[in-house]
Amino acid sequence: MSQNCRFAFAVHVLAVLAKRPDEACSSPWLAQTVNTNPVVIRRLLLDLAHAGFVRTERGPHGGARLRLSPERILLGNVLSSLEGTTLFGMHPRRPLSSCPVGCRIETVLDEVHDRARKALEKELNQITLADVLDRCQKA
Amino acid sequence: MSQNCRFAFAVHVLAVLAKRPDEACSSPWLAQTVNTNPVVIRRLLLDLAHAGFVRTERGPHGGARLRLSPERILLGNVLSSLEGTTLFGMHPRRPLSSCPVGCRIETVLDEVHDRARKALEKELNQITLADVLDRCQKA
DNA sequence: GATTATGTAATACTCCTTGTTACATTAATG
DNA sequence: CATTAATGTAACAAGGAGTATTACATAATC
Repeated sequence: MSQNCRFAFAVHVLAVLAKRPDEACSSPWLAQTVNTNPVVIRRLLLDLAHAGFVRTERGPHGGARLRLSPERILLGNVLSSLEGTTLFGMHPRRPLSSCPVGCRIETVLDEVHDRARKALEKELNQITLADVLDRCQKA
Repeated sequence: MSQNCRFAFAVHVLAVLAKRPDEACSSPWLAQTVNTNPVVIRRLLLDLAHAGFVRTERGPHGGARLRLSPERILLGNVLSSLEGTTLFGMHPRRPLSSCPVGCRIETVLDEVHDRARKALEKELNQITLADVLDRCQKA
């Protein structure tokens, strides 16, 4: 799925929000705990808001809040809410089409990728945000 | 797993080798059908040979041959034989350790990653190289 | 209206991955 | 035994995906 860290950031942000149910967290504040830039957080929150996990508010005292209880947030759904996350890369350059394998391998690999992704999300849906919070406590 | 295309290359190469059981295939030849550089293929074959999927021979008429029948080559095992393939990236910069979540999230995410990876390999092990060849025929 | 936040576009930068060159090593063959 | 053709491997170049940054328009609160 890429050396893409959006999923890690998403789980982190959601966990922090779950710990602060009474106040909206601003993107600059969240960016500090994750150690990244506020804009990166905002782009992430857009995906998470679109999927219904969080709500964002503008203006003073604005920021992001969790919309669902941690028990109802499944990591597989979090993953699928994020754009631009593929499991494995395909041929960067088109394979030789005269090769009986090469001319079909991309299609076959797409099917394999779909299957893998579904299995992955199914497994990650066994883990809730509440589970993540538990694990964070038990240091 | 990275925009890493090693898995795609590996499946392609193994499929080509399966189609030519009687002759060893050289890395320049394989590189052509995959459309990459011979050295990339050789590095890949090292991993595949180490896992016992192929055998390589030096000298004239050398190259790579399949050691196992396509039915016995499971894609999950192929994936795990490749080095440098992670499912998702972690925080590129260390999260704030004073954050109760941040100081533990990396460990928790590692556990999640392990679990995800095992589930993925299990699913991919339902697919054999013979299945891939079948799908390539049915154009 | 001033302040503080998000939304978003455009751009810069970094690092991973792939690709390439080069050469030592090994094996077959005439 | 020299020649040829292949792998093994190191070192380096190039490319691109992804992250970070800057800037500014928009919105909401006081």
